[in-house]
Amino acid sequence: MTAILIVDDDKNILKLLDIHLVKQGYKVFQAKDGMEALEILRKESCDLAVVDVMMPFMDGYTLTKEIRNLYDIPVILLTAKSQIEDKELGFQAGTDDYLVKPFEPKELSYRIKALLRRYDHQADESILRTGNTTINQKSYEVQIGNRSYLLPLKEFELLSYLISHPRQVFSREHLIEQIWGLDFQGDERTVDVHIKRLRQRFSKLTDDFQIKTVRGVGYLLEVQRK
Amino acid sequence: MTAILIVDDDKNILKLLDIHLVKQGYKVFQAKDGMEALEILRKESCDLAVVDVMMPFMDGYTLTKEIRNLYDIPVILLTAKSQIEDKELGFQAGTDDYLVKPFEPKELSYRIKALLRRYDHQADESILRTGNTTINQKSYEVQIGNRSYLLPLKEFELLSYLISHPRQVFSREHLIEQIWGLDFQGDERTVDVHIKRLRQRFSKLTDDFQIKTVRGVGYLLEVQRK
DNA sequence: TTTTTTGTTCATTCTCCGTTCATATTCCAG
DNA sequence: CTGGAATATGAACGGAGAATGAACAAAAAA
Repeated sequence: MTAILIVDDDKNILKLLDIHLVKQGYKVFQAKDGMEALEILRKESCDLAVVDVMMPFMDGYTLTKEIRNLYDIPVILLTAKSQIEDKELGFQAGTDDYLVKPFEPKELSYRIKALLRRYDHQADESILRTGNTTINQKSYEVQIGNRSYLLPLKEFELLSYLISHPRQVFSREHLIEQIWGLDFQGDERTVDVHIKRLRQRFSKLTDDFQIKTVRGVGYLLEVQRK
Repeated sequence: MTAILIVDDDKNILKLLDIHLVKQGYKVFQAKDGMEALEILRKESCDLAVVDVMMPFMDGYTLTKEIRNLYDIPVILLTAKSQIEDKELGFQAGTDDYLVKPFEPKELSYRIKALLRRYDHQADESILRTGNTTINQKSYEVQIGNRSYLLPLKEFELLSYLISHPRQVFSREHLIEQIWGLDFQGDERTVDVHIKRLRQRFSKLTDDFQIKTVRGVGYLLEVQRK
């Protein structure tokens, strides 16, 4: 379940936000100031923080900086209308978004959704997509359209690596280091063979991607631009 | 320079946004409807799009979907206060942010900055640009518009070197030393052939750059002044 | 066990592309 | 205008690197 930390010195606002967010299906942690917020973050795992700017002891900007230093979660800053000039400060601190008070709870929801999706996108490495092709790193399956294929390990790892760094050339040496490990003793040409097999396996199945050769350098995976 | 596409059927708003964004140092393209927007995107390379929701022919959501299918740029949707219910639709289409009209230009600026920074994050340092042309030193690819070309190694290295020192003459000797290395034994005329190949490859593809001959001295790359 | 799959090596074939060379064209000094 | 020097261009070659097919050992599945 997605957990959200809300930080505000006004208990009424905390309560309002809590009700609204819980209704949306989030797990909510409340903090009345910066120190409490950091304490919660230390103990619990939160996916996003909503932080008020005006707070005693530690203002929202400072807290945001602190959070961003320690954790990789998005932060939404709440600012009063009069402080609109200060927004730049907030962004400079690495905030991902802000909201001007008073705001509709609905607006907050949308922002939260959008930010979470953005972060999930980057965080969820277990599924790779390009066009019609999906690579599921948990099941070691490659899906094209509605058919799915189970690849041999090395082939899968190779494709997986290439597809997660599209349009980038890798030398055989690099690929072996990444996929086989530093201690691999064998021949670099092994890569060639797996590339060959990937190519003949997929060339007539999809044009979502293509493995190209850069003579004298290595291989790269080209994704289809639509 | 960062280029922003603004799409709105209201000419006054277009003009206002244009003035504001140009003042901020952006290059601005204007489109009065979806079709025009897509046309511009096809021809020019834009880094971000600002799209009004209410437009004739093609609404902002549809346009956004279309843009996101074709290009990898963030989109900011502009919605009227009354349409706040529709926001979800916009996000579902893959929009990166939205703004409720009327908004302060400053607010737009901040959003743009934030989004661009987020996207730049993914962008790479090993990229050379001039006009519509992008040289990706990681993929050994040259992109012109939205088509990309994989060059032979030496041609790529030569172009790469020239384009990173535009308007500067280099002797064949110098180029050989830089690209082939000090130990190259061959004929200086080799450079000529690669220059020839670059020229015939790109002369009809783009006028972003041009390789010129300085008789008795060497070659230089001229970039298009806009 | 037998059978199949998978990872690697090896030998052969093939192809690309960097280079050279021969010829045509352009430039400019005189 | 003209001849000689520099550059452009077309063509061809040769070799290095890549593709490919086959073979084999090891592991997994039957």
